[in-house]
Amino acid sequence: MVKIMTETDKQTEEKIFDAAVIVFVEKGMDGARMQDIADRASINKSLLHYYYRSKDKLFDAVFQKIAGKVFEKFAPVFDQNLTLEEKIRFFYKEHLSFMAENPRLPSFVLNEINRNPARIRKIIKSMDFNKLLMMLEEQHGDELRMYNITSKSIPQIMTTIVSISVFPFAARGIIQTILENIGMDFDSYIEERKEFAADFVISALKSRKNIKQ
Amino acid sequence: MVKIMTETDKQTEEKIFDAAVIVFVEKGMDGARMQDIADRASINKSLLHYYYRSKDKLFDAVFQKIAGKVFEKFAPVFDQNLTLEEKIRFFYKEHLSFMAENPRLPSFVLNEINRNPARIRKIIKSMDFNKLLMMLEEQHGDELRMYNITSKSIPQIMTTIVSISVFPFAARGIIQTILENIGMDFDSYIEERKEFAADFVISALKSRKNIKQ
DNA sequence: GTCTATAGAAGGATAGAC
DNA sequence: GTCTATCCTTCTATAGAC
Repeated sequence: MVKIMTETDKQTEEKIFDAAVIVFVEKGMDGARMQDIADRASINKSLLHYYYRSKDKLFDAVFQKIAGKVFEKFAPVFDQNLTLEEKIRFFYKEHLSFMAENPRLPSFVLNEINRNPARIRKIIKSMDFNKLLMMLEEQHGDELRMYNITSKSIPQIMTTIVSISVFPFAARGIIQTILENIGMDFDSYIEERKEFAADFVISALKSRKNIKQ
Repeated sequence: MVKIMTETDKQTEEKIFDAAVIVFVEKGMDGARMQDIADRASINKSLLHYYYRSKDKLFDAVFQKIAGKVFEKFAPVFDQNLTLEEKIRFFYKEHLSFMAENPRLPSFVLNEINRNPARIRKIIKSMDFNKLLMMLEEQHGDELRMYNITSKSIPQIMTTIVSISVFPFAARGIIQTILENIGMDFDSYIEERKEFAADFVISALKSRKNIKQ
């Protein structure tokens, strides 16, 4: 049975969804209250159930949307005509900018996944990471050989690259506090990090030529 | 007014505390239930309040203990008579081993801090990070100059080093799933990472000599 | 110190009027 | 489609017996 959407449906459903995003990202699934979401959407609590049936289903809709938004930020890495080095610089610039605009998303997504891995499992299982790895090797085979990067080390390298951009946001509460303690501010730390991270990773890769494997 | 602890006090209080650690780390502050903690400690729910007055106070006790345990793992970096390179290798070996034994702690601590930064703020504020930085510069001044490491870049480098060991655990739910997808397992990934991370960071630092500053 | 019983409030969810 | 009223459950917390 297909539901026909009217204009007001759409408006209300969107208002609810947008409010839910804010509350869930801020408080997490367990800390969020349906009443908070209703208040923020300026509607009655029972309308939430009219549109989404339950808190769990509403959360699921929000989580799928946010997680998708977060993960699709990694896509350009696989479908761009750039050298490995250019891709790394591009990635840190774009990815750190994205997170700076949405600083709570990384922590929200990572935490809800840890709390309930099943929620992400279906998404991940449907993807073929082996194929992505093959694409990478196809696009950058020569560079990988030059840098002495074997397929075995790719997961280590990829997670390392991602660590360096995501961790500051996953640990923002503490890093921000420590930076303030030494008289720095988080925003300029992130701004600096775009270039620092790229330099750091590229240096490491380049000098792998000189290190024992 | 000082409370005198009897033997049974101690036993019960410990049983409660241990149970609370398990439940809070697993479910988080918002998801944890006093009833779960009581059940796991095999005592009555009202005893929780007898010993800790409120859920919030119980959580605070647990959080302080866990956060302390997590942070003190960084201390050896500052008070050991090793070269910078030896310290980096030592750090990854010890720190990754510690987290492998307590894989949920990083995510728990980071997340609860993000949700309520005030909880950690009083701990952090009481520490003097500028002094720690000065100690580092005193111990390793020659090496820092050799690697072209200015005081300005130290926060970037330190957070990068920590990122590489902590992030895999903060993002364990997803990394584990992806690794399984390509036929690897998380434990051996972590085992490999002890050496990989040290090599990676040391390579990057060494080749900073050849890169524009 | 430990238990039973229960207060008191809040949360998710539904029924039913409009 | 939106609201009011209310149900039912769950949760923290306390009172009071032993």
